[in-house]
Amino acid sequence: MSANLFALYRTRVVEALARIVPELPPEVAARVEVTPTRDPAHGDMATNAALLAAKPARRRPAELAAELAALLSGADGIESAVPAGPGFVNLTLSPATLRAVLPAVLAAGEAYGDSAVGAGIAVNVEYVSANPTGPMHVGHCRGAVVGDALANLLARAGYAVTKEYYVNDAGAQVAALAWVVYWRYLELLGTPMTEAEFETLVPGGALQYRGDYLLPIAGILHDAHGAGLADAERRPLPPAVWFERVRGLALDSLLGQIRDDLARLGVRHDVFTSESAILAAGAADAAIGRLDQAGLLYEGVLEPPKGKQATDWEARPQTLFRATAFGDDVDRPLRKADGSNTYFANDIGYHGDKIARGADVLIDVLGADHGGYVARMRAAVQAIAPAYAAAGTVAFEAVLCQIVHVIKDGAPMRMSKRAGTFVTLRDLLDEVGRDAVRFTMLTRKPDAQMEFDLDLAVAQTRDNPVFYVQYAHARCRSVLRAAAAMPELGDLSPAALAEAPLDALQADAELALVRRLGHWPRLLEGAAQAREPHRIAFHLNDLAGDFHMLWNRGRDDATLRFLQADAVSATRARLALVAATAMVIRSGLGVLGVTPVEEMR
RNA sequence: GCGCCCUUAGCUCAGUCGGAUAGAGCAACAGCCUUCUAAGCUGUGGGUCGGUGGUUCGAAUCCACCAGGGCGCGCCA
Repeated sequence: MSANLFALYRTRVVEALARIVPELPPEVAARVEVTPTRDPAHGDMATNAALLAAKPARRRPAELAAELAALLSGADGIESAVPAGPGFVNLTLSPATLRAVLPAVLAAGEAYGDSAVGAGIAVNVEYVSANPTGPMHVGHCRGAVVGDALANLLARAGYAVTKEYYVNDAGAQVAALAWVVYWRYLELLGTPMTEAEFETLVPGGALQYRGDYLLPIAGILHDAHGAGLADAERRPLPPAVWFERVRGLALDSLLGQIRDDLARLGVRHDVFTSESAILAAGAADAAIGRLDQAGLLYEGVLEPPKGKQATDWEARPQTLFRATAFGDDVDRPLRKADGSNTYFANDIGYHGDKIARGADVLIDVLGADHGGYVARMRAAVQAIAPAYAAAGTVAFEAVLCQIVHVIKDGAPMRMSKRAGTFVTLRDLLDEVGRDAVRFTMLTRKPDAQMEFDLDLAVAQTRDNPVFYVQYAHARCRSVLRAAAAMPELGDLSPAALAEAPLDALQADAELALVRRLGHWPRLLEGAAQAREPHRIAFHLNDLAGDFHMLWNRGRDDATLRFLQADAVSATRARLALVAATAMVIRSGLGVLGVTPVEEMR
């Protein structure tokens, strides 16, 4: 039997519908849904089959629903099927069918609910990709958590997932970084030069990245080279002497910090791809060549941008990619005024590289400030896919993560990189811990702005979902530990509990929990297909709610308590329920990257 | 000016490729501690789903326009 009850009964419904309406078009059959009911009074599941079939069959929905219900009433495991509302058919499963969810969970363990919808599809999820010019802050953190959970989720749905980090180590920002670090180094040596004087040497004429976090790097530079990177008067040497060393050391150091931050956050990428390595391998030029061969490049002049001060605007011909042929608003430049590649050109090369490595689907998890970038990248991926992919097409998807506002003591914390008051990821982790950061970041759709309430994230109360879900798991484990100390209950291994008779599970609160466990496979698959890991977080919150409710019922009604020494069979049935609940919570927390704690003390 | 995202209860947010009476927590109000953990529980009240039209058997969901908030708009990454 399929572990996914909804998928199973969907096929039954479609078969039954095909007998009533043999000429049903396949595209209509494909839209048939069997969904959990919102109202328990409507049974366990409902289908819209009759509503969909009514039009092509030229029949009244209610009439079809009645026939469908009659046909399904005899079906295996269905206790009743009744037409309802405008043409739904509500299905109520037999208690035995419902309870059979428990042995299914116990047998599969944390793999319960895993799906094969993604089988044979390689997905590359690129996330974080913070520039190695400073420490990670909360803005990066959301993308890190969302990308990581999304990648985990897709893996559970059968996709072959690569978690990737793109290291932007080739651009002007990294050059600027090297100049600042070098200046800090000179300062450390006690250079007689003034900062203003030094800045006249800097390309662009000004130092960037003034944060204190660069001071230790200057220190490392000093440890490694002593005064050897300056002249005898502690004044700068030509860049040819020091630039590559300083740049390399700064990059290593900052990337090391980022990796360390990510490790603390529990994020681990499979692949770190270096932009400079990609460029050195000629990926960008190769991609540009492919676009040229395909006739998608031309020399042209763009309109000046609207709504922005166009004071320094100068119309000039440049190499443009015909992005408008693939749905973008304007064609996009690939070369700067000095003839070097734009970032976009390099990024096309990088995406080509990901495709060449075998990805069928590219997912970029980006900050909201990259929203304007999506259309052109999608256009570029479509344009180069025929040259890079065996199948000739590659899907490009972007998940945009909106701004996170950190709230403390009820007031938003101002964040400014320039003023050095932004909240670093490390500060956030120190303040609230990994689990709270990860779970909280996933309790909101990524494409909506979110407020991160520091006080709530650490609160040990009902309204903190992290706590609430972890507490439910801890309670389950606590019950199982207590049961293990009762020898009269016999073998309590999952395999043994999977064989336990379950007839004793009769109470509404018990069956509600069983139902919720039965929803898990459908939810996991749907969340993966929609690329929405936050659904997992909400489902776990609901599941925890069902469990806590049952637990609390035991307070008023002693017959509902899990452990009863004088009712061994009923206790074993309830332990099957508790063990299955713990497994699903653990499984879901695994997707989110949150620890399933054993106890809350 | 143009493009993308968002707008659901006093607050923070869900809402399943359109489905039945739009849900949860907090806050408010009324109760509940000798308990397998009160770090909690039970119940009550609370909605013009930003607005106006449209498509549909059916719209919070799709489309158009409008309002408000966010992000972006060649030679940054």
